[in-house]
Amino acid sequence: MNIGQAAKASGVSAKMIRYYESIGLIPAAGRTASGYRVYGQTEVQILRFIRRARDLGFSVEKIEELLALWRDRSRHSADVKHIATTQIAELQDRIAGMQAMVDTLRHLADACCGDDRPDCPILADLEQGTGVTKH
Amino acid sequence: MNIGQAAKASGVSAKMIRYYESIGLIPAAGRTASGYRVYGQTEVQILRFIRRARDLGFSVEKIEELLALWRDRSRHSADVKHIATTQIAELQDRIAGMQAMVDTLRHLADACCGDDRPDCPILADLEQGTGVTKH
DNA sequence: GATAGGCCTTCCCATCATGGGAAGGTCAAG
DNA sequence: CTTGACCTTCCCATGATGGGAAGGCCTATC
Repeated sequence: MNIGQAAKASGVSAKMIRYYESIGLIPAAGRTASGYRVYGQTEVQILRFIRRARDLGFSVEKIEELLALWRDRSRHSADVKHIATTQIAELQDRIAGMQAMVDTLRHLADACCGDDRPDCPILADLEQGTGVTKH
Repeated sequence: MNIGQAAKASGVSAKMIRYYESIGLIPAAGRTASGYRVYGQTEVQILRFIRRARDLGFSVEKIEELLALWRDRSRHSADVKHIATTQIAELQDRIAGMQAMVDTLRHLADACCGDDRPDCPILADLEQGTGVTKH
């Protein structure tokens, strides 16, 4: 299988497959005599694993750990769970930060009449930069 | 006022002030004879505006629009409100995406006993890459 | 007036994961 | 043998930010 076919089969772009190889996330693929990378089902499965982990928001660094645990048949599921719960916590932190932005923006937008007059509490808030949101 | 003082007064780092100038988000600051950038209250206020907008998650591109509206005394508040509501929608999209990740991860983590045995539904999910989450 | 150290300047590099594109080689079908 | 679709490597760009080097400036202290 060439890289393009592996890309289609795994959902990881050819560009990213080469990138993952270059940073050592995946082992260097085999090559044909003319230098084309060759992939089999095993490699595609690894790529799908990576793809799925990316979809769950894991960084490449975390994926490296997950792959190591995946390969380690004597792993402790506690280690995997720990990575997952850490990831959950990080995501929730970011969600909370963004939700706070949404709340503030919603508050300001609700206070803005949104017509052709120039008066705008949104700009007023940005202008004074106090961040007062008075929920 | 030198750039360091403007940085402290505005909450925007000196690095970022220079960057914002380089990309044209703010006009080039005045200079002393020896080349130091000089800032006054007006500039600090603009920087605070930018800082606050960044805190609300606006991209530099959006901030450019907001600054233009801010400077335009004949603006329509509807235009400002539109930018804000678009921003709210974008944030909510991203929140929804991350929340979906959290939900999936929570589901998987809950199913993982998290002890010293190797069996782990989290890895199993990544392995098959189906993304089946069965809520 | 000299010296120290704290500020300023520009310039380059790094992040993180991803894509774009150029220049050139390979392969398969017609 | 040509054509077009693929592959290779290499370089550049993203967005917003920080780090750091090399060198100049300013102020306070001696």
